[in-house]
Amino acid sequence: TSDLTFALRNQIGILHRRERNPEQIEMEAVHEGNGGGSGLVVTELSHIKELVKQLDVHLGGSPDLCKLLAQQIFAVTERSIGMIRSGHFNGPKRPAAGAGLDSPPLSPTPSPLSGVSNTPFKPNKKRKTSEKGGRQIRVSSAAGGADAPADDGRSWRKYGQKDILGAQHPRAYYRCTYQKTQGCAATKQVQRADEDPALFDVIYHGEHTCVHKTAAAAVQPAGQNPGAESLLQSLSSSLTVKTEGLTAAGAQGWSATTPFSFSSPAVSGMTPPEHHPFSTPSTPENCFVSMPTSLEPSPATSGSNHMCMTPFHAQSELQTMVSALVEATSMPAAGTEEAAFYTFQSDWSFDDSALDVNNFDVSALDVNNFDVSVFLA
DNA sequence: GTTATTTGACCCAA
DNA sequence: TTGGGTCAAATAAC
Repeated sequence: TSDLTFALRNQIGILHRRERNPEQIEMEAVHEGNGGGSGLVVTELSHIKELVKQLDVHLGGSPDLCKLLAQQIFAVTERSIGMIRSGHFNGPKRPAAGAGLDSPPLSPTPSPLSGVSNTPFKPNKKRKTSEKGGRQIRVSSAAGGADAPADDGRSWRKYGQKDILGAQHPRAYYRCTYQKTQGCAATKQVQRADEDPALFDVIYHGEHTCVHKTAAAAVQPAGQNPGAESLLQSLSSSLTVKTEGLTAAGAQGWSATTPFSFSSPAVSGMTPPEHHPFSTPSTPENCFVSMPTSLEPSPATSGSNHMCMTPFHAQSELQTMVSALVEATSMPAAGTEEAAFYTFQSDWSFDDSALDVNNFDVSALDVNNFDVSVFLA
């Protein structure tokens, strides 16, 4: 087993070096002008690296877990190769420059179960118009098994549904309820993920110009960063919001210096346990991730929906949230004077080489009301 | 009666 | 010609 461990560690080193291969970066730059982003490939590579890290941690531990990790690495690698071969870089649009995000994006749209899925990458045959300007995020269902994603704080009216070639689930088309009365041009497309029916890919087009806002939307300070608004509203369905311990002037922000991991199997009942942003490592079995449905600053434990997730599922879910948050906050914010920079230092998502990416400006947000929390049962 | 959803038809870029 | 996106009449829900 020591030989095997040594061999695996060697492979890990190779994978790490490959990920930093300048040729790869150059190739992505070549494709940058075609499709608007190489983020997806970087995302997949980051995903691979993360899986390798986990494999590294668990070497010598559970053989089953190592096997699972190896399978996930294989699947993600295959998909990345497929992307490169097809020249398809249909990742979400890179955030605008100027917010310290010039380095590769971190998981703009990671597929939470991408590691679980063995589905090879398929080139997207969508027409060009549908690729322009869309901001894609992946969200969980409102409740486990629900047939729609969690409420994003906006009022939508469904105007169509289509079966999409190669997709297991139809795509639903929504427009803002106030399109006719106020000329609001915001639309969104919702499609259940093939890999996991509990997840939905949501693509937002256009910005809300309507004035009807729910309490969730009202948390966003008026006049600030409207471009990020809809994304933040989408995040509102997945982020726990709390007010204690955060101040706009404080430079401490919140940082997770311990590796992200999950505690032992879920206990009976759905009551959220003690609030703890990050847990100590333990058995990666079932866990619960809080899924509050509102951005209202309320105690984190009230009114939260919970859904059962696998550790990898939950981890990717959080990566999606954070990356969307980063993208949202990187958009130019008008009228903001105080810039507060917070640093994410979570080993599960980023590493030192991507530190620049992890310093993001949250001045556009109500920093008193944002936090990402994980409830473990 | 009003509003939202469903669904087949249509449009049009690829 | 194909297939994604939208329209609009029919239907359902409130």
